[in-house]
Amino acid sequence: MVGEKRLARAAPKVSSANAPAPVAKPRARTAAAIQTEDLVSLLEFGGQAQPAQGRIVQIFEVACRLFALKGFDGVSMRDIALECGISKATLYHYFPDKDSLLRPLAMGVTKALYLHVSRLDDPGLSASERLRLCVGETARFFERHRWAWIASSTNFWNDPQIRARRERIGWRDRYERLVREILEAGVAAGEMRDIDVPVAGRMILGSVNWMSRWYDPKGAMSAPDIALRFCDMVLGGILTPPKRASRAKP
Amino acid sequence: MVGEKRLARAAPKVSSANAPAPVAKPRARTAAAIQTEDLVSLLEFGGQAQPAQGRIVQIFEVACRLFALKGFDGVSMRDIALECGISKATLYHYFPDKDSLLRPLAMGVTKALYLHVSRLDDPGLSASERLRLCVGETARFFERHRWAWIASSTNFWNDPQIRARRERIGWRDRYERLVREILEAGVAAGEMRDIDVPVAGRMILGSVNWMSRWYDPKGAMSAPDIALRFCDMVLGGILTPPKRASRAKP
DNA sequence: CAGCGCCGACCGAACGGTCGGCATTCCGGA
DNA sequence: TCCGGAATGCCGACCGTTCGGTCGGCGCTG
Repeated sequence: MVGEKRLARAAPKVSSANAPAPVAKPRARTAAAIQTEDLVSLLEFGGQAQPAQGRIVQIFEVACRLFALKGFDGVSMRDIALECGISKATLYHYFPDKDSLLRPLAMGVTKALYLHVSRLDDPGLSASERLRLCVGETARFFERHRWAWIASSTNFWNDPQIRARRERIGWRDRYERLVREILEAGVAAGEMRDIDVPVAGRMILGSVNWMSRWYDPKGAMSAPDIALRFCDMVLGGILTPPKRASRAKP
Repeated sequence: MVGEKRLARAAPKVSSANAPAPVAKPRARTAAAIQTEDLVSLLEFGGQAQPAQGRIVQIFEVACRLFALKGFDGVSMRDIALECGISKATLYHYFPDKDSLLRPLAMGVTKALYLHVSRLDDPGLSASERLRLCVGETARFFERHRWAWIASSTNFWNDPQIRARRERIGWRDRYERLVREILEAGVAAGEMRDIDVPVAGRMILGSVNWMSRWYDPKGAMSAPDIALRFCDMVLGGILTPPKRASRAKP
C-alpha cells in the first residue's frame, strides 16, 4: 500500500529569495516532541500501560484507529484533527507531516513485538513450550494494541524513506527468525518431526496474523486463548491418533 | 479500508433546469459493457483462461494490480489510465466511476472462489481428503488470480453500496461455512478429534489467506504445494508421535 | 452518416501543508 | 510582589496541487 506518489507533493515552495533565514530553523514550529520512535515504542508498548495523557498520545491513538479502519490513504489530516477536536494547524504543530504520524507507529509495533517476545523467550524450555509462549505473547500483544497492530500491519510497508523501511523489515525478519529457531530446535531435539521449518513458521504466524481480520474483543475467547488453541492444533494435529487416543496438551 | 468519504464527493451537479432530457439517458456515455459482475466472474475465473482481449479486460487487470499494490485510495484514476496507455476520459467511457472498477472485482473473486471450491467438494470423501482438496483448490485459485485476490481481500470490505457489500459477505460466509462443515463431518465420523471447529477453520483459512502477504510466484514451491503442507501439518501435527513414528500422509 | 473509441481541457471539491497571530502560561529579574 | 518577554497551545484563512468526474468534439470505420 501507499505508493511513492506522496513524494511528488512535498517541497511546495522554497521561499522567494535565498537568504531570509541564514541558519535554518526560521521559527521552530512543531517545537514539541515530534515523534521519537523509541519514546512511542516504550510508552505504548513494552512496559505497563500509562495513563496516556497529552495531546500527542491522543493524536496517536486517534490516528492509528483511523488508519486501521480506513487505511493510510483513506484518512485525511482533517479527519484526524476533527476526531481529536483540534484544528488541522494544531495537528501540524505536533507532527511535521502525515508520514511522521504513521512511521513511528509502524516502526514501534514491529520493533516492540520482537523485543517483547524475544525478551520472554527461554531457550532452556522445550520447543513446544517456547512456541506456545511465543505465539501466546504475540496474541497478547496484538490484543493490547489492536488498532496500532492493524494500522501497522496493513500500511506503510514501503515507507518512502528507505532507511526506516529497511530497519522495520529488519525487526520483522528478526521476529520470524526467532520462530524458525524455535522450530529448528524442536526438530533437532527430536521433539518435532522433520518438518519444513520455514513453511511451518509461516503457517503459524499467518494464522495468528490473520486474527486481526476477524477477532472481536467482545467475543468469548481472548486472543491468547485462540492463539494457544491454534498452537495446540498445529502441535498435536487434529486427526484422531491412529492408535488409542491420547490428550495433546501435557 | 476505504471509508464512506467518497459518498460526499459524488453527485457534483444535477444540471441547471429540471427537464432538458425528460426520459433520462441524455447521451448514453459509457455505452460499452459497463461491468456486469457475472461476466467478469465467468470470464476471469471459473472457466479456462481466455486470451483476454479488449480494453475492458486490460483496464481490469491494470486496476487490480495497482489496487493490490497501493490500495484503493492510493491509486488515482490517472494512474490507471496512464498505465493502460489511454486518457482518463477514455477510462470513464468504460466505467462510470471508480467504485465500479473495484466492485465487480471484489465481488467476483469472493463469489467465484466459493463456487469453484463448492463445485469440486465431494461429501462422499473422507474429511481429510475434502479438506485437502478445499485448501489446495483455494491456493490454486489464489495463485492463478493473485493480484485480483489481493486487491479483493484488502479493499472494499465496506463497499458504500450496502446491497453489494451484504451480498459479498454472504459469499465469504458460505465459503467459510463449507470449511466448517468439512471439519464437523470429520469430527462426527470420528476421523478428527473433538476440536473447536470455528477456531480450527479460521486457523486454516488464516494461514492460507496470509500467504498473499509473502508468496512469491518465482519461489520453489507452488501455492497449492504450500497449502497442502499446511494442511498436512494441521492434520497430523508437527510433534513427533509419542509412540513409534508413523507417516502422516496416507 | 451513425456509432464507437478516444481525447484535451476543464470543474468544484478535497488534499497535504503553511502562515501570521491570538490567548494563556511560565519564569526570572527588579 | 509585580512585571514583561518568551515559550506554548491553538486556530482561521489560505496556498498550490491533485482528486474523481464531465464536457464537447475529433477521427475512423462500417
